[in-house]
Amino acid sequence: MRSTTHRGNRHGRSEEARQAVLEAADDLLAEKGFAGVTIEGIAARAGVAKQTIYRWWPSKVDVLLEAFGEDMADALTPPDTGDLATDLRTHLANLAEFLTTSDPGAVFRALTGQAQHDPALATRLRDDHLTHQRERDLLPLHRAITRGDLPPDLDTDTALDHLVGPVYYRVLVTGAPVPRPFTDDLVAAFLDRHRR
Amino acid sequence: MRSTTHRGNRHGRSEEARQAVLEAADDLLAEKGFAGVTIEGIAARAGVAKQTIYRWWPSKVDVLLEAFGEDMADALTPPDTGDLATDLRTHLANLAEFLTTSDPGAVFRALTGQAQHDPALATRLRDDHLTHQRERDLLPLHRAITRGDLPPDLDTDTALDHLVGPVYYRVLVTGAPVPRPFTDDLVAAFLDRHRR
Amino acid sequence: MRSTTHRGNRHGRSEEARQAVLEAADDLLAEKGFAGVTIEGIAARAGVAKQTIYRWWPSKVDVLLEAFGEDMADALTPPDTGDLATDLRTHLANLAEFLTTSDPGAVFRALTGQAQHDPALATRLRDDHLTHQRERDLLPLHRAITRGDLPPDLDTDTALDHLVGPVYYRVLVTGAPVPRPFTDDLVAAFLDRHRR
Amino acid sequence: MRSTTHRGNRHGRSEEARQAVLEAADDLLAEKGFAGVTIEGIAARAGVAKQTIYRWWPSKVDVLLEAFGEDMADALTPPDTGDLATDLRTHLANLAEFLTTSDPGAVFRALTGQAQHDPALATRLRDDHLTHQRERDLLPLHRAITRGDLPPDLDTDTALDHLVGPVYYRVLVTGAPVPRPFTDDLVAAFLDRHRR
DNA sequence: GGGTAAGCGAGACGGTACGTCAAGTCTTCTG
DNA sequence: CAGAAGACTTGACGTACCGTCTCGCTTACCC
Repeated sequence: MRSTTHRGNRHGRSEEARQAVLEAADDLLAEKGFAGVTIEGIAARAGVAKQTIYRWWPSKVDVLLEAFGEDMADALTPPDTGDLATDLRTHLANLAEFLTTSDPGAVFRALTGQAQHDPALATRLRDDHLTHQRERDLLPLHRAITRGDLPPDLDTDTALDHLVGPVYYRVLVTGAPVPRPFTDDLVAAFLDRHRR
Repeated sequence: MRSTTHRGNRHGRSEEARQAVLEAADDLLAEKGFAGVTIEGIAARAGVAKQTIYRWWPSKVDVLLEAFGEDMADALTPPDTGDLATDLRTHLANLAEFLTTSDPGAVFRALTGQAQHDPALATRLRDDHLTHQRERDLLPLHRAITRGDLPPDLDTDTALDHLVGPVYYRVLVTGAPVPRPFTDDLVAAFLDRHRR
Repeated sequence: MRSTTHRGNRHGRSEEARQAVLEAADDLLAEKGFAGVTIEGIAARAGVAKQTIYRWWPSKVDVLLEAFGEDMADALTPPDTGDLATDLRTHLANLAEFLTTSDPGAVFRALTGQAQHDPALATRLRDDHLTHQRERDLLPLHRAITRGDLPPDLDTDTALDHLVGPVYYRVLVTGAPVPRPFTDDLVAAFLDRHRR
Repeated sequence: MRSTTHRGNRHGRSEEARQAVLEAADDLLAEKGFAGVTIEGIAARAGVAKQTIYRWWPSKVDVLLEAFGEDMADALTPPDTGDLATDLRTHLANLAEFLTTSDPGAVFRALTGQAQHDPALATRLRDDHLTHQRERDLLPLHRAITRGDLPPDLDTDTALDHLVGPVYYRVLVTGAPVPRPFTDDLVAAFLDRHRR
């Protein structure tokens, strides 16, 4: 940290340094893209020694992974209005918004991209975030089953893939926009097929 | 590419060198992953000078893009049996197979991953390959419309997103397998909703 | 060597190309110094193919050596007034002028510099130019001996080294200017010692 | 410089690395000549990273300049016997020996050669070495003036040029040997003219 | 006067070295 | 003893020229 405030510390790590690193990483990703995030750059911007980063994070993707943090949970917990259609429409719209325009969404895309050539990252990304996100995504479906709005034998995993898959596809592959009518139509297709 | 066979040539480049580079790039990607593909490595393995690579390809992704070549078209042209259900089921199964198990599929995943932090690559990947692939993907739908098996006002682009989106999502995001029942179910959902 | 005027020729080389190469080499030496003279650069500026240069000159120093040409002989043939003192004073002043201010003098300094780490060049520089120059330098002394103005047993080679050595030393080593009083004083020292 | 002994260090550079680089540069110059000295080669032979060289020396001539170091002062401090003739004869013979046969003499010739097409090097070579050498060269003359063996109004700079110029000239230009009679004769000419 | 061979511009090729950048390791000093 | 500082090795980057080569054109000589 800045020269005035650095304290070597015999009792555990510096929270100050940790925060400075995570913010610097986020800023650099936003400013210069994934390739522009380097350990050297993070250290320089955070006013931190490289060794401090290496001591606590195995690689730069770990820093980003931690910087990604709980943002996804904060932004993408589906509502619970009691109405399945409303919950799904809102949630898919939020998902599209998150992925296409938010800062954490940019981090997510960067990490997912890197995960394509980094199996270890892929595993951690899934274990730390995607699994939990899918659990949140499934909540409206399970609540609807409980309410009797959806059949109890519905394969919710597959159904979820049908709902969110096209959104991720547009974001990650075609780069097409994901407007509200598109997400609403996904919900409509789902409800047509499964709602009693 | 050894010393005996190279010929300086007033009329353009050495096809030998070109092939050696593309094969070396493919091999390296398969062996060591995207990060393991370097210009130096390609040059060394292909027995080619670095300058020869820089002369003809602006970056290593361009090499991979060219190595990717027409593989997608070869592997993913949908059949035309006259029966929409059959055509779609076969095509989606082929797509899943291509993306999850083939060598060109691995190249595709690597390039798509890189495209998340490289807008220029994203654009080229779409213009050179994805757009044409989507055109091929749409053929069964258009033929079915012509035959009267699908309504003429069907929004085929959106429909295609619903069909293939979940496949790409599993491959790129969740890493879940994409078995035949999954792809067949996607076709079933589509036909339930749209077939007269 | 512009495109319109090149003529293939069964017997013998193109004088046009030769001239263009020599001029380009001279110009580059003047503009960018010795390190800035490259075969590629000469070829590009002369509008000539690299191969044409390699066909006729073994290396770039050969080009410069030829560009140096007869300039030294033209500039540094001592006068013959019949008076030893006058001849020597004029000649040394001319030598200083040649080495410090003329274009061929710059080429000479460059070649002499290169010769310090290139024994083959050193040999050729001496055989092609310095030996002949020393013969010209010695003419006034031999004429004076013939006239009886200098003792017949004078070691003219050593005497010449005493006369011109300090001039070259200033030019090549100290970089000090070589004004007329300095060269005149060299002549005075020589005449004091040897003239009868 | 081998693995055991290198220490990263907050306070300053590795003396070990410095020595290894300077020795490697000297060796390469002796073995392969000036053109054979490359940063890559120095690094490889010294067992040092290229970056370490670039960190501390702007270019290869700077390495050689430092390698040249104090060798000239060590070898070429004139004696002080109280007898001008003896001092000068010894010193000129030492100078000839240094320039023609010693290793530092070879470095000197290489640097002087390079200085012909590198004004910045020329300046540094003069400021760092030649000026000091000339001061040492002048000592016998000044002592003789103090003793009254030479006239107090003697232009010592010019006199020095007359004394050493022919030696440098033979070494750098003609390549002729510089035997003891030649240097003794230079001293004789000087004493004839100036000694009372 | 048509064939042929040399000289030429052009430029691709395998290479070497350049000088830069970031990675990740190590050591010392400071608080 | 954590953290700042920073020197170190390693290795890829992209550039500039090297010297060699093959090509297709343009002559000028020679039969």
